[in-house]
Amino acid sequence: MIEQKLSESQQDYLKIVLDLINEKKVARTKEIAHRKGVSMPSVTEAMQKLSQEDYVQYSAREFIELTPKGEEAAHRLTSKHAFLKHFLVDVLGIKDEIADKDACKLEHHLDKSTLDRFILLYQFLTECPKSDKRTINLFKECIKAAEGDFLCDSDCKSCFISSNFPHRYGEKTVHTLLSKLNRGQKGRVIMLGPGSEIRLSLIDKGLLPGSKFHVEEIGDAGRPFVVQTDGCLIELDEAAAKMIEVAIEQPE
Amino acid sequence: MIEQKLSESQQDYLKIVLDLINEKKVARTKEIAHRKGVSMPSVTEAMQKLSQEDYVQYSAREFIELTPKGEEAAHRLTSKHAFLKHFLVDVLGIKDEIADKDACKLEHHLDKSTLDRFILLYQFLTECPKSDKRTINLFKECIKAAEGDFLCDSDCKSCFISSNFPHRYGEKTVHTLLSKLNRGQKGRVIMLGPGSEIRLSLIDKGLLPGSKFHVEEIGDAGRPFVVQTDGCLIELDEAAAKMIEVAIEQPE
DNA sequence: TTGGTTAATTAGGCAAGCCTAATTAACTTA
DNA sequence: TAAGTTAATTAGGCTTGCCTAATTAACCAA
Repeated sequence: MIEQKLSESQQDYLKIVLDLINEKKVARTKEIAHRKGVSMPSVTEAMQKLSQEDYVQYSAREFIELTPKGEEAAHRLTSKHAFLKHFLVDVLGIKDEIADKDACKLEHHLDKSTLDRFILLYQFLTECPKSDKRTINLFKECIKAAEGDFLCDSDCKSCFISSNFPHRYGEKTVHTLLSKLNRGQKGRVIMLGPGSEIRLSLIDKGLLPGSKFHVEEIGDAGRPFVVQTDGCLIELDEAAAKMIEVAIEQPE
Repeated sequence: MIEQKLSESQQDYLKIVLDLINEKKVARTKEIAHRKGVSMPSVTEAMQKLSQEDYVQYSAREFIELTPKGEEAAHRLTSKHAFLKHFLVDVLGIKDEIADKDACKLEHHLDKSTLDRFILLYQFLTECPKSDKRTINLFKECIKAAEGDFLCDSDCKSCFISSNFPHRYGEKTVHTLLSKLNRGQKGRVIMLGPGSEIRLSLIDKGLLPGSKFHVEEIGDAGRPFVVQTDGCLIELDEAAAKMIEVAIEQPE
């Protein structure tokens, strides 16, 4: 038989078995089923398959154990999970339980070399002696500011758009607010402003940093702005348009 | 019928259809099959299901179009994808094609609020006027250094372990290298050093920043270090042990 | 207009990962 | 140690998403 890769579900089983063995010395069908949120027969079936492929030691009605191969795989997953959770909590400031769930989903989809880069970023932000210790704290401040719902003003201390626009960043680009564009202008989203609610609604609409768009309708007399990206029309109210920093693409 | 969530596969189909419509004006079964890497009957089947749920306009042997609902969903996905790719490329410095694949996998598993934090981090690192512009460039230097395969010395300019160890960071923790610990000592991994190969092998073994361990055997006379995490034994050679910065847990 | 080619669909199957209901084995305690 | 309880397994089914082979529809060119 050719060596199969473990499915996501199988990976989850292995992790749960390892956890249980570490916590309670033994792993039982019932407890596995409970943690995975499936029925007991599903566990039996999964264990039979995993034992065929030599990840677990299993014979009917006996305690389930990991083989060395299974232990290695399970441990790899568990530590990947733990790291990702650290990243989500320590860097992104996500709440513990939510981070745990997210890490669960992500761990199956990051391969080694990408994970490596996340590790480097984590290290850079939290421990690097060269990166000024302030860096991560600045970011934490930014998050705090971003969660708030205030409008930006000239005293704005956060990392968001302040009133000194437009900046010139290059030859051909000028940064400004989407609300200041005219019909027909093209641009690219640089940054979404503070105010969780607005930002989440922009995420929903699919207008994210990097998105290219052009202005179909400017918001006038209370009517919404309309921009097009990827052939899709998106409506924005005044408040949202004022929160989007854009780079204007200059017509040649 | 109760409103179902789109499966990953269905999401991929929608994205592909949107791409094709934008690129070639029309989406055909054959081309969809090709891009998704499946057979044509699979596409037909998927389109039938998606049209039942009003995501696509489909009748046999006619061009496939997106309904407004489908267009919205597809666009949300596409822009999520595009942003994640930006993150992977611009922040983590991952190569274009690999970033594209990774973004494909990740986009299905990040919910709105987590994505929001990634956006904030992206903005912070690439655009934030408060975060010193140097920050992201410093990180890029770190990546470069980390990819190299040199041993750390006292001139080490990267963000990794330099020779001025141990530092004292708090009351109870001392930072040092794993290679300097004695049998029985407990610790937590703080940082993995430069040298892609070693770092990737540590990722493989599941010893990542944050991992707690205790030393089972010290590497003596050419024998490997052995540490335990999560009940699993891990062997490390001298070179690896010298690349792992750890915080020692002091016995009370 | 009539073959020939290509595209798309239908029909029938398969594997993974779940489920419920029924059965069996194992513990526990009177 | 016999009965009751709980745990685990078997049996049989379902859905999703894929496949191949066979069929049908559409298009094109002589």
